[in-house]
Amino acid sequence: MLNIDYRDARPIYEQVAGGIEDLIVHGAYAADAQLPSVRQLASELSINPNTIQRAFALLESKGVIYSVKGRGNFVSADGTSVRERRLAEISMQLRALAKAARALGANEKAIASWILEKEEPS
Amino acid sequence: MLNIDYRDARPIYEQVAGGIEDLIVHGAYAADAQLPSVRQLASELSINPNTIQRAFALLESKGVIYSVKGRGNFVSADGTSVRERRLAEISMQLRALAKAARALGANEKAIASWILEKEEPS
DNA sequence: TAACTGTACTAGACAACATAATACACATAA
DNA sequence: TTATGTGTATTATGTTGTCTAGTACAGTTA
Repeated sequence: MLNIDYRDARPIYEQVAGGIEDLIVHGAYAADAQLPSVRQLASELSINPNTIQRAFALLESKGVIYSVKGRGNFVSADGTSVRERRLAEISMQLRALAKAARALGANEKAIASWILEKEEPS
Repeated sequence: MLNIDYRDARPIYEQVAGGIEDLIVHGAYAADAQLPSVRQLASELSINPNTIQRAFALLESKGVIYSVKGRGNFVSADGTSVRERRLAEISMQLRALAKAARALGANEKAIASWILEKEEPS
């Protein structure tokens, strides 16, 4: 539910944008659903409206949302494709990390076991 | 060979520290081997000595190197363990990414295929 | 001694980030 | 129309991190 971590090195507007993208990706907002307004989000998170605005602008530039002046911000119809883009990014990062591990002499089976391991019950 | 990328978002001192750590991890410097001096590195990379000094201070704080006033900077005896630490970090990141992929509904086999894929010949 | 090391300190420039305060344009419901 | 809630733009200010510059001091070694 949109946590802001002030110890996080990432700027607030990136955290907000990432958090909203997460919500969209995981289905909390359907396509064309209206997002909270700039001022409302700013109030809820105790953040300056300009910072929220910047987060929305970032999401719009990525095609995740679209803005209508006087009405609000809405999830883009292509919002669904965000999932595919996310997975593509993750895939690239996984490949890069696996490559680095191999460069350090890691065993191929060990690498596989790392990601196939079951999650600890929390 | 210690490339500095000014388009990289990471600060220079981090890039320098990371580059030196890479060299150590991949065996370019043995334990207790002497590293280039602050001024020499600064001159070679056309970077302010203070910035190099900061990189060395970072590496020393991580235990990767140790400094001797008047003599120079040397690879820590534990320098070998840097490899293990690196692999541990990579393992953690791999797990986190795999978890994110699963949260997005990615197929377990697909995830495995991503990292086991052969590298493209460059 | 001379020349090399690491280290410390101050000062300044610069950019990114965030806040604050306004102001304007548009949409919608009363 | 009016009032209210939207997005958007602008200017100013303060903080912080990064980097450069210059200087100085302490230790090592040939």
